[in-house]
Amino acid sequence: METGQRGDQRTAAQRRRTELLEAAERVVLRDGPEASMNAIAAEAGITKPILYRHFGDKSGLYRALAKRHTDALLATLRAALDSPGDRRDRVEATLHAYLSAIETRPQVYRFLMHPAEAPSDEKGFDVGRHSVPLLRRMGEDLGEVIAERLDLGPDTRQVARVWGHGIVGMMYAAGDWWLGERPLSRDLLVRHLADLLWGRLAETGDRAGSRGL
Amino acid sequence: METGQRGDQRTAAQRRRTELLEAAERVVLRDGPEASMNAIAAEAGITKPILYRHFGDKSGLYRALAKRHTDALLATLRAALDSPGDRRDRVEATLHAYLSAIETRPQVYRFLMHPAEAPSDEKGFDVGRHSVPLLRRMGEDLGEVIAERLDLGPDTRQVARVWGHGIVGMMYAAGDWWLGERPLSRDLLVRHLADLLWGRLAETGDRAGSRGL
DNA sequence: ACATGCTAGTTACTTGCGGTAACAGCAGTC
DNA sequence: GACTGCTGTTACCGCAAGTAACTAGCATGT
Repeated sequence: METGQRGDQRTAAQRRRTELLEAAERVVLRDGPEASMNAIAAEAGITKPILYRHFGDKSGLYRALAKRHTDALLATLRAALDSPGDRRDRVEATLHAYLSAIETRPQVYRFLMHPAEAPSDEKGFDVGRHSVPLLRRMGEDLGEVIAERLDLGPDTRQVARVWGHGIVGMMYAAGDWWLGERPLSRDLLVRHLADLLWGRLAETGDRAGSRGL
Repeated sequence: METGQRGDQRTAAQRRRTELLEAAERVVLRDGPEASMNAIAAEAGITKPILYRHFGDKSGLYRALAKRHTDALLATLRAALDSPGDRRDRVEATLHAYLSAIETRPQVYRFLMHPAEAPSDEKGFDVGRHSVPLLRRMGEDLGEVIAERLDLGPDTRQVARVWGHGIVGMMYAAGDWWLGERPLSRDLLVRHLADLLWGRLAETGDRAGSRGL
């Protein structure tokens, strides 16, 4: 909000900024996150120093880029969390929303989560570190929702935060694995995860002859 | 033949390799994962090309470095999974083992998981991409254990893998958040996570006046 | 009209890193 | 002694991040 008012002037720099972000996005989605600042600048039809004026450094650019998608994804999840039905329905809807998001735009997902690893390039290695912000924000958000809606005793807030981060992590790791191998349908994955959350781990009996989990 | 001398000759390269790895570890733990190959070589008392002869490229070195710790951590977790007591005890023991590991050696943990983010340097940015291997391996391992010990119906193996990755992700994200903020004791964290796994989410009633989770 | 200042843009550079040639000494081995 | 193989070196390439210094337009205040 430190933008000087000035009406139309105000948006001039802002608009340019989003133009640059869109160009950057195009390049990142095409070349992967190891895209050079030069390449991004070229795509935007300008040269490096301007990028630096707008975003400070590469990290700043990437953060700005990540923020857009993070915000969008969080909004989607929030909506799913408010969907109709009983609790289990809502949980499944949220899982579906997340998995569907990463499934339909894996490029974006890879950028947000582990920005290295080019598709056809096996030796992928490089830059990044945006996953933490996204994961954290999702965890905190979910924690808040849980704290709002559930009564978990005296330290509800604390428990809710733990659960928020835990559930998000579950969703994240399972989703990441699933996206890589696709060994089952999304429906099934959602059902199994919801089962896990619904305490089926505790209820299931030991396998005959095993020491028991 | 000369395989005598306890295979000194045979292990000569191997020993050198581990020496280099130890030097690399020292540097990485001191300077963070953005340590340069030059710095690592200097610490080992040699120069770059030798590192490249041994590890191919930087990614190779880091993989080798990561593998040692990953193997160690996995062994620890396996042991915890075999600890005495009932299932809940074992689950809690495993969570404790993991959290204790990341708590006592956060530097190593940061390197394995998100190799950027220098301690005092907020704008941290750089290299890495080892988290996936560790997370995946933990998930697969846990999935195997679950499949061995639980009977989850016709497609036990699939469900077990989903759960393995899910639980590991839960542990990971909650642990990562906890390590950063430390808002509660490890004991409590473990209990809350175990509660979550034990289906308390499903059992808990809605908060009065809320739409319900 | 003129200097002034602001903003978007440029070229050309420095620094530092990953990675590689090419070469040097020094085992042992036929 | 010549051959091979290992460990080590110096000196370089290419490339990407980031910066300094300058230029062109375009509004102003007096």
